[in-house]
Amino acid sequence: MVDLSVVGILAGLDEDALADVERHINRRSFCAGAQIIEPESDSSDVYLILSGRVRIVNYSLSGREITLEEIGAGGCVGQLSAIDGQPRSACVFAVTDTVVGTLSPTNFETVVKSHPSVGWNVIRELARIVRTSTRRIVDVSTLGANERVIAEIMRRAQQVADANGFAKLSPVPVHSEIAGRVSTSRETVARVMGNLARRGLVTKDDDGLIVQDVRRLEEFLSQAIG
Amino acid sequence: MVDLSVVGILAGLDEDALADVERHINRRSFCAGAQIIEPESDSSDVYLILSGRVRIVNYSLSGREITLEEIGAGGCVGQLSAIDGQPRSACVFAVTDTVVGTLSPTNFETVVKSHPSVGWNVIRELARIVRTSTRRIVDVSTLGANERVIAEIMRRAQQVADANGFAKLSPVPVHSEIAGRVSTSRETVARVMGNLARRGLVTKDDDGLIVQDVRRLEEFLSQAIG
DNA sequence: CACCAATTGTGACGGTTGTCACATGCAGAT
DNA sequence: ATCTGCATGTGACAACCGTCACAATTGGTG
Repeated sequence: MVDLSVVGILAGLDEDALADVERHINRRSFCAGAQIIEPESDSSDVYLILSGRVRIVNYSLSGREITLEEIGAGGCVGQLSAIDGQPRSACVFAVTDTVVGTLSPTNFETVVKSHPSVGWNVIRELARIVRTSTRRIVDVSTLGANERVIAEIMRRAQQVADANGFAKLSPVPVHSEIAGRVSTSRETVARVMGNLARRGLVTKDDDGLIVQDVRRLEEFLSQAIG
Repeated sequence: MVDLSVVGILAGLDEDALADVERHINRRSFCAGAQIIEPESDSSDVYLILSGRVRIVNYSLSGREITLEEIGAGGCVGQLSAIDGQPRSACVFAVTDTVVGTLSPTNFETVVKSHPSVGWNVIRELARIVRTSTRRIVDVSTLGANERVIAEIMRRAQQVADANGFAKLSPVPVHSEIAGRVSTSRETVARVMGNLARRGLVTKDDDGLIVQDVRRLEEFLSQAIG
């Protein structure tokens, strides 16, 4: 059984406090693909992700899927409703088999208020979300679809690049998944990726997408914008 | 001299605590139009808005202006940098003459951690921002520019509508300001507004934009989407 | 009143990109 | 090996809308 100490927002709690939180938690398991939160449901529980991986998405009326975030073990989802009591704004589903601990809104509030460090952790987490959200708003308002795809690949590569700018994304990201993340269509992603491959900026081997030199990608992007 | 008690995130503090915060504050005044925060500056102070009104904007390389938020007295800006220490991500300028109180990052953190109610206020404020940001991401990903304009007018009208669905937005919102808020061009806003006026969904009198019946707007929008 | 700045209205045009419609490729299951 | 399902490539086309270029209007000021 996974320990609660993996959870980011609970960092800094001592054993006793963790044990106390543990008493207010219900553990639940979800298979890959299962819905964890459906919108319109009236629960406002917070979900602490103990293992696995979840994706927060939103579907447009036309069926287009917008990925808002993807969160792994140690993260948490569903805070917003617990904080403001408003209805859920998106769906959450398990990408891989996932175990969560659920915490009721009142217990969440109690924990946050009685442990300043937890409160601060929550604040930092929300600040992170705000930052990525506003970056996305700026992206989608100022870049074209093609550039957004390039920027997304670039960001992912930057996170794993070594000193030479070499990066390997494995497994190869699925086009439709990228499309959901940058608000465009699968076809556009396919065309851009083909383009990048033809220019030698990215290559594939059997277990990953290889970016030879992130800096060349950055350069290519900024020149595509200018 | 405006009292600190107007500030939302300080709600719940007693007189002593407020006086304590007051000791760590520097007051500064800005004329309408003045820059309050420029990006790339390395300060990370939090700005408590005591009076006036500010706008948080971001400029694309092509000079397009993206309005992220507009905040009046009682609000605060600049929290993100104070929370995570990262550089500022946007500009803030005064829309009207504005007085702010500045609080250093460390003092901010101290206040937040030593008063659970302040911590919770900050959390609620951040949650609000996250909600509006994700709504905007969804809007910009699923609606066309025309629909976004309609949706923006609709939202503004909903906030002030009476039981009959009658709403008056005064002063008349400036097109370029709406454009900045929904990530489109001024011209597109002009065309949409003209369209709405021709259909009788909105009218102007000399001190405001009148929405006869918000419900007809909602109806028009959802049919424009479908 | 005349002038100037800011705001609004509108036409034309062209690029971007979402959509549809396929073909292809690839992996696991029977 | 064949089938079935998913992921990928790509062409054609049309719609949407951002941009440019002006005209028209408004409102405040000398």
